[in-house]
Amino acid sequence: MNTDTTNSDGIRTDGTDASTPPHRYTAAVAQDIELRWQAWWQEHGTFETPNPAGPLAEPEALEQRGEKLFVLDMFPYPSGTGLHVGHPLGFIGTDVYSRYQRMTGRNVLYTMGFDAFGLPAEQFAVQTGQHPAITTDQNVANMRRQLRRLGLSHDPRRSISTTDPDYYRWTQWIFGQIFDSWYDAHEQRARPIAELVEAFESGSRPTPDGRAWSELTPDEQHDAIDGHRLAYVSDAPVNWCPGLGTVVANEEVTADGRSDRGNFPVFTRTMRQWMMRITAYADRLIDDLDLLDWTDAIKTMQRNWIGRSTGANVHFDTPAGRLTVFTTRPDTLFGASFMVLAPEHPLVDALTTPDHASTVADYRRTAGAKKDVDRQDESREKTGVPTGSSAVNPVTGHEIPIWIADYVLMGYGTGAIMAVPCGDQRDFEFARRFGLAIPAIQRPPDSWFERHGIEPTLDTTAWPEAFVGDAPYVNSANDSLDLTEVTEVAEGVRLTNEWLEAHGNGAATVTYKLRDWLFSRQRYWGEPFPIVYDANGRPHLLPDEQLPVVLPDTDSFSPRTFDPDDEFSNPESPLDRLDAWVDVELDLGDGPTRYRRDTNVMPQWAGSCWYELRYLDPTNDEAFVDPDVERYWMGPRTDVRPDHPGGVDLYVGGVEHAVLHLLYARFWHKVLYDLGHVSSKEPYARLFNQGYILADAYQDTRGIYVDAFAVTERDGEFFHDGQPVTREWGKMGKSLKNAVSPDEMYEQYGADTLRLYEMAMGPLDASRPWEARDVVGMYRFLQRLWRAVIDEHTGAITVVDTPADPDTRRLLHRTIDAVATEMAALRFNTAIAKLIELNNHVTKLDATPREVAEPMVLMLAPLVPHVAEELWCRLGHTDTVTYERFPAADPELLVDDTVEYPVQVNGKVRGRITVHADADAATVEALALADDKVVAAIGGAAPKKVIVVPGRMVNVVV
RNA sequence: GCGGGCGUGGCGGAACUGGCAGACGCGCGGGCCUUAGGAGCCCGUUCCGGAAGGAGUGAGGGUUCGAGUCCCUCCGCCCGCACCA
Repeated sequence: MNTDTTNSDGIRTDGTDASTPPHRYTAAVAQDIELRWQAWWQEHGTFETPNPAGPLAEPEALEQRGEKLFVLDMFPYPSGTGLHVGHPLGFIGTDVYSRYQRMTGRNVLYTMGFDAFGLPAEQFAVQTGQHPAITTDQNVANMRRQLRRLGLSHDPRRSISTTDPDYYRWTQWIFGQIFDSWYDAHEQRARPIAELVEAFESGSRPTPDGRAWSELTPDEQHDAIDGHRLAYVSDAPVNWCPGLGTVVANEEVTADGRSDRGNFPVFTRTMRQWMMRITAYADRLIDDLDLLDWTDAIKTMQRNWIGRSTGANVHFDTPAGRLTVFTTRPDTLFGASFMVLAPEHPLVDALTTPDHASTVADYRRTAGAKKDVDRQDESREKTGVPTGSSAVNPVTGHEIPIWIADYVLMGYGTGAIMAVPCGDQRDFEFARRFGLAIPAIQRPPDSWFERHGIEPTLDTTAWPEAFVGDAPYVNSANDSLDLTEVTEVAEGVRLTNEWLEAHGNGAATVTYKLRDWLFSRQRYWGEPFPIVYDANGRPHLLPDEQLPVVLPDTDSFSPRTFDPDDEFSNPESPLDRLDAWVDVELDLGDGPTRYRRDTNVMPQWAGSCWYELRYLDPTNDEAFVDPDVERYWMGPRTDVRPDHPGGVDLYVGGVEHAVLHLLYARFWHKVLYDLGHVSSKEPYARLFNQGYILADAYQDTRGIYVDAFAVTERDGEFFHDGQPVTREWGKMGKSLKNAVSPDEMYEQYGADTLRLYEMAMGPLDASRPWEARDVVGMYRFLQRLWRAVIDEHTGAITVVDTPADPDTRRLLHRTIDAVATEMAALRFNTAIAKLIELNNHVTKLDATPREVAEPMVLMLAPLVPHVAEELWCRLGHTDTVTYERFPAADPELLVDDTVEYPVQVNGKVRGRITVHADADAATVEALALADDKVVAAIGGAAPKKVIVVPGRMVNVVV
């Protein structure tokens, strides 16, 4: 390691010079301390955490630790460019928290592994010809080194990588568990496929076509089972991305119809792909959010993504047969004056009359050519054409025309709607545009008319918009259903639903926006599926003893990519080309048979769906996790809350995973729970979203980012290379050319200063700008701390064994009290402020009493572990601070003998009085009214009222 | 448009259930130490004012003895969703 802190001009870069005292806390000293302690921790296995069972079981060690605590960072991707100072913000936060909790006696599980499959390594491999496994191993090694240099207190034995066959063996095993399960809608849980077969055999569950199970051919049985699996192959509309050469999940498509990686166009195509039946869990994924300690923002995003709507399916008779629509407002059925189908709806052809055939065909062609991007231009007017057919409104018996229009989406509900123009703004606009009838079925309240400046009327030609809300129904009665007396939507819905069910015209139902999860990718660098296909193309799961299916070696890693706009290209997976690997002869119970391997790989999300479970028991080769180990670390904490779901105690990461990773991981966890493999219902009991570190980024006139560190400012304008550039605010990163490397910080200040700065600059959940010049404040603080304990000239310890004076002692205990509270609440910025105050006070003393120095070092240990270890050691201790008890405040010292009360007159502070702490309100009031300044402010008037807030203040009202 | 969040010094940010606004850090000003200061230390620093004093938490209104904090209206910024029937 290079410890020379001079640059090529011989100028020191660490702020020291020849006159710097030899034992000052400088960057060089910090580096020496940090590297020494990092080596010591590793040598002594300081952060190794005992398990109750399995390969890492250490019952005696466990006995000595207190309650368990599982602290987790979101799984990082080992990027080839290494870390910048923005990355470790959350990592430092979890490290400080973990270290603090260890000092309160908790048995803390804290480690970090790597989500190492994925596109960047593969793309790098394609460019360089180097195998992604090599690149990935290098990147992982580099990142481990960088994390160690930060002083993170990870248990190194538990660090895993998704690309390790010993890991993905279990990813494949879990896939097999999901494949081998079906969702019992009645019991609301996943069950093994074997139990489905039993139910079919016994007849307790009817087969798809009603015949006896024994009458079905083996192929028919196979198909019946496959149709129920939680992981299934399906010909379904998927998002095909020619630019990436693969299909992607709905969650990976941005609002403007492009891939979130690479920003290529995405086309909807029907293809044969693996799907995960996440929709079966839609209700539980929504309902169990209530059990989680997550922010409302994230919960709301998940609820919106799942998009549960309750309403009814309603059947309409048409010339092409029954047409079913979904509506959230069945109560408005009397107002349905036309119907609209999505242009892609399968009944469109059958419903189109010859005289409308050409306009319908034209419209469908235009709508089809329009990508989702164009379809959602906000201001655009509604378009559509009539099919020429009509349907019968089941409550009115009226014939209503059927249109097609692209404001109705095939992907939601049934792809068809009943249009109620008086009660739905979109239908209202459409009806107005095309002159369709708008019958009124509710009488809006007078206030509604008043707001729109019109007289109350049921003549909707006078209405400026649709009315949505509770109001009495009108024109809403037939022989068997009458809503006339009803005034609330909920009641109208209830009565209509009853009627629909009684008359066979529909039923109450629930619809979700959530679609099943597209799970296959035509890529190389991912987990192979543990699946082979027989001669009939039916999938078979490989038995556990054949796992892992190791990713075959090749030097051709690239999927075939296409012109990003070539919608009609077809995916070609890299594994397809490996004939020798693809064709296998196996005995899966029916004698040796030839099979074809599945040539897809799993999406990157697969490995991160269960990694926290592997941290618990990373070396177990009998099970993905020992059940006792899982129960210990993640079991429900019913002692904390009766409905506690279990899971990780604290999960820290960015908001960008709000719907992707967090939804997928919850789904997998629930499947494992249903199958009895884990005791926790949810993977992450508490989620904390850390902010980002932002930095100025600069673009030149071409919109290209320029090196942010070469930009100069003149009169509020910014220049790069003499050319004007514009400043913007962005996340720190390589692409914005504004990344600051932690190595620069180590060289100038050391890792402890960097840690302290990142924690002090603001609350952990807030994004904040990186200000390189501010870092020095925390460096100075550590220098003052050092100087309070050690003589800068001799290196000798200067603490004295004489007792602290009462003021200092009181301040110490107040600080202990505050710091403990703030650390437990993840408010490290305010904890640091309190510690600086204490240290600033100590600095002014003639000598630092050991009585203060030791607790101060202990309190700082979670934040700046290296300098704390060093000082702790120099103070005469022989073991690590890691498991020392965090100081406890003496409650007696938290209360002062006397209290200073500000005295307000009419709400303004006019004087101050000092009163004995146990003085009663009358005494305080008397003293306040006697104060000279207060007397002057009152000016002789008689006080109307005197408010005394005990321990706080006095307010005199005149 | 809908949903969520946020507006406090020159800057990052403090302020527990309504109770002394601006903790702590940066920067800035002054001083010390120095051949030197881009190191370190000490003092000061919301604004106006010489001071006494006054004003002040995006704007306006309200509740209260008392509002950064609670309520209403508006303005601005950020995030998510986006014709979801």
